[in-house]
Amino acid sequence: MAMRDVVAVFKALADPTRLRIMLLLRARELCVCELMFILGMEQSRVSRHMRVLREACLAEDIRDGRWMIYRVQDQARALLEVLFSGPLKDSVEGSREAEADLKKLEACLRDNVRGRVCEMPGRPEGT
Amino acid sequence: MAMRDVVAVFKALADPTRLRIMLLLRARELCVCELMFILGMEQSRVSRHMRVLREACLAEDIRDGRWMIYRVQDQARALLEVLFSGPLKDSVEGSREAEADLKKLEACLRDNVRGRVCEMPGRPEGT
DNA sequence: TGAATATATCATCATATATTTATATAAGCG
DNA sequence: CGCTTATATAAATATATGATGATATATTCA
Repeated sequence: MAMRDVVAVFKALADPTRLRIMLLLRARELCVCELMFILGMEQSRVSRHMRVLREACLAEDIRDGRWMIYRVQDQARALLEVLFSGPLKDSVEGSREAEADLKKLEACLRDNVRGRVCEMPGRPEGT
Repeated sequence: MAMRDVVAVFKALADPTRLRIMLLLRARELCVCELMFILGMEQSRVSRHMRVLREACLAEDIRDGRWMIYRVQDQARALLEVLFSGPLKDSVEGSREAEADLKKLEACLRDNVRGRVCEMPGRPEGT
């Protein structure tokens, strides 16, 4: 990696939504519709942020039938550990946003959200 | 710190110039004119980046007569260590830019640049 | 006090980024 | 194949950021 790539990594993390996404992915691999559910955001918006994270080599996707499953890239794991569990631990993991998101993640899994897109926010009825 | 502040830190580091500056400040406290000399940039540009770093609580300034000396904020030291000497070490410290900058820093100190602004780039003659 | 030095800030412009709406692609299923 | 679902991408717009040149402020020194 060159310095340019390091800048890209910081750029990718310099956004609250993407920070939340990386915290979630660190806990569990997720598809776009699950992220929509947890973040309460529209599909397009989530998808676009995922591209930034992918291009910064922080996340990667694997297709599982209809779903694109996103997960932390292997090479990025160590970095995320020092970033999120190092000196910034309390500010990141202990933040309101992170705690609420992890709660929502539990609900997401409990409710088996994957494949039940019709009930998600940001979708007009019946789509 | 709240998540918002963490985002501000990443934003501050998501720029090659500011990354270079923080690497330099980690090695030594510097005034604006020294940074101008090392980076080969205009005063206004350096000053503006310093403000971003200051507002992200990464750097702080102390006035020393005519000079504003910038240095790493105490609370930020541990963070910079994991950021620059952790998994990103090779990409950051080993980058072309960082190595050239540190060489230039030596020259800057050897030439006693502080207070000899007339010979610096980005300054019209005789100012 | 006035001139010179060092730095900060402002105004402007150019560029980059984020959000939204609409449309395209790709897989599964009848 | 055609329909539905899941996701990606494009276009348009709004906003943020960065660079530059001009000006303002603060300090030193004569």
